[in-house]
Amino acid sequence: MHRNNHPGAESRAGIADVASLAGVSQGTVSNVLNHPERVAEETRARVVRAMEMLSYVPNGLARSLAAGSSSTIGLVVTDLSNSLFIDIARGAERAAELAGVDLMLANADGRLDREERYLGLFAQSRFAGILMTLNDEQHFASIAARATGRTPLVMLNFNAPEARFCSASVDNELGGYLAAQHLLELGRRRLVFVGGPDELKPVQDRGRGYRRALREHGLGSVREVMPERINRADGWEIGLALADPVARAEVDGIFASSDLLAAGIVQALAGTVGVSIPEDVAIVGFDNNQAAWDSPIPITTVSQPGEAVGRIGAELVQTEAAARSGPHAHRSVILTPELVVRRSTSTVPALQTTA
Amino acid sequence: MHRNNHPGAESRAGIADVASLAGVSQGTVSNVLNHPERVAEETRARVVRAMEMLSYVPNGLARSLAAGSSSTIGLVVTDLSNSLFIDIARGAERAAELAGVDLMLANADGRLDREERYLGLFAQSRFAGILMTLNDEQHFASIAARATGRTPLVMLNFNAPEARFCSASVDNELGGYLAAQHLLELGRRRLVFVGGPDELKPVQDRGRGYRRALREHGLGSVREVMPERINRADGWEIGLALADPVARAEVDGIFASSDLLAAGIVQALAGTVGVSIPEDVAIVGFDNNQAAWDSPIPITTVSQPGEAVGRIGAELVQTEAAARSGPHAHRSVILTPELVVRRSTSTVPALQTTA
DNA sequence: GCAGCGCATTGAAGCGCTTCAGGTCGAGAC
DNA sequence: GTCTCGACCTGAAGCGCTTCAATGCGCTGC
Repeated sequence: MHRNNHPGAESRAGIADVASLAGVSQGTVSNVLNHPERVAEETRARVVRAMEMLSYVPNGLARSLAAGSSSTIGLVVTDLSNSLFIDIARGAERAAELAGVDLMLANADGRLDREERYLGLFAQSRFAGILMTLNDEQHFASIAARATGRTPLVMLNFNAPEARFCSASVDNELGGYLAAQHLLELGRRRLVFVGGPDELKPVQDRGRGYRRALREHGLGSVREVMPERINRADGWEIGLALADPVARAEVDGIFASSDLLAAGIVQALAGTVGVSIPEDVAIVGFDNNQAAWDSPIPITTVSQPGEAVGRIGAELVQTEAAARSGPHAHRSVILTPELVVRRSTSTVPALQTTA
Repeated sequence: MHRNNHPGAESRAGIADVASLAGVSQGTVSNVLNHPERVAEETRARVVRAMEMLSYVPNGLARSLAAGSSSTIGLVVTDLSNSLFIDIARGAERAAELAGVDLMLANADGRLDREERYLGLFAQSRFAGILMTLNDEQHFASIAARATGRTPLVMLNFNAPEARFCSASVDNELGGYLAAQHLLELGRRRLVFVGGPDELKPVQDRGRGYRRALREHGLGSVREVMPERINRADGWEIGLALADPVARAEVDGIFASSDLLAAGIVQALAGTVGVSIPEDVAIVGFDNNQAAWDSPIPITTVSQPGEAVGRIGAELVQTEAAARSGPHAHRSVILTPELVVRRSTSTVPALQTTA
């Protein structure tokens, strides 16, 4: 490896260049960066001036390598097109900022291989800690298996066993319960639950809560639909399939396990002649996605406190990182979801503000 | 600095541990990682086995430091809650993946100081290159001033001067022209342009294109509104203000310089008694955001090829990075926007698929 | 039987920083 | 005048890798 000497590309200034220009030792320059209080004011000023003259940019790689630690944490997110994850990212970023650490994001875009690849990248980058959103047991198992355990790893949106990981998640069972209770309080009795694939643990939990509410009202869950995926297109198809039962008054309430699903259903149903929402059928979604308040008919939903999940996750990972050299008791924080009533279940909704 | 020896935390395995377990030298282990073809198959297998036994995770910091280069590129995004930027990120990621490099994201969340901070972080991390989305001249100036010029920096969504940077952007002037032309072809003559603050260059360009189309039809731009910001809430207010003129048939077409703006306007207008869209007033937005196809009345818009911007940006930054040791001619690629007709301007829209 | 060759491997010199044991110097204490 | 002490600063030893000149060594060719 030899220095690149092509014209106009004098090699980047290093700490040694700064030191000699300022007439001090490397150690002093380093102290200016890391322990300014140890350096006499006059010397410090001289060094800073030298840095500016050379437009010196410290090499973070060498810094972290030598110091044996970095102050960056990573967040691997399942899919940025779901606004829940953006909320989580925002929360994590704010917490990181308050703590004075940096946060880098990676978007798996719904692909498991990408998730694992980014996890590896973050681990190799020796980040102080890693945050990752998780969706199902199986997925958790595969991630947990490959976790070396050297970099603190905190699970978001998934209630991981405290024996191994910290995690921050939402009480999905309660959310499902709240949704069902709302429909029941509106007098709806002919309900449909639109769930999702078995592997999606949060969705299963929502279903459990829903059924519990039904039982408490002496009802059994009659109709349940389990689509392969839970995005808008699936909702659309389900909506089309439900148009008939709704028109025949066999169905008067729908709980969809995601807002995307609910938005698709609303889109399909609202376009169907003779079906009016919420009169003929009331619909509740889950997540409080953009999709919910942005829908033609704003959708009642169970709000996941995404920002809080992100914030708490970031706090947990930093606590764990700080305890690196000692024992650490993992904590799994479970947050409470909240019902947000909108037009899809109520003809007199609360005044709706945007944002 | 001394090794941490608390129980259960044997220090992480290093290349030396792998080497001695496999009975080879460090150099050979390194070759297994970086130049497998130089190592005899049998040796390679032995080394790989040793790595697995020690669950060895290479230290990326040391790797990049020693190699003098990293294969990660960074993308600083203005605001993830705008789906255009998610498209850009997706495009950049795909291109990066194809090229076998990694992509880390940072979300400035609309704050300039965050953008600069992340830019610095990426530069210190000695990423192979940096992509960043940019919105206005002033902003560009401040970023350009601080650019050290050592790490390739490509501007996205902003047509930067080729003398200094590569960039990938969209022809906003043409987009504005297309929008206006569409309204004019529909026979609308009493048009309103809803622009944005002076600093938003793209928005200014859209206005220029809009006015050019009007001139070509022998019209002058009579009504123009210039809100402070261009989000949904502003659109809502403008919509309320326009309800009256629309009801009095003084306005029959609106071109809003962003979909968020347009969505707000539609929301306000659609709620107004007696105003029907597109009969009374046709509305065109810009960006092809989620907000546009998700609106109560899907909004005709000018589609920005976000994925292409991201993809081309990633390609440009890699080209520039590859040319690090030689001269490099910056390129600024300008992409063509496309009109997407939806219900807000047409009573017989093309079949609308989701996603 | 020996020069010559190419393949597989080694060993040590860095990469740009942080850290820390020591060194220097001036001031205050006696 | 000497001793001590604290405030500053220096110098060199790593951090965990990559790289590359140098070293073996089993072959081929004559």
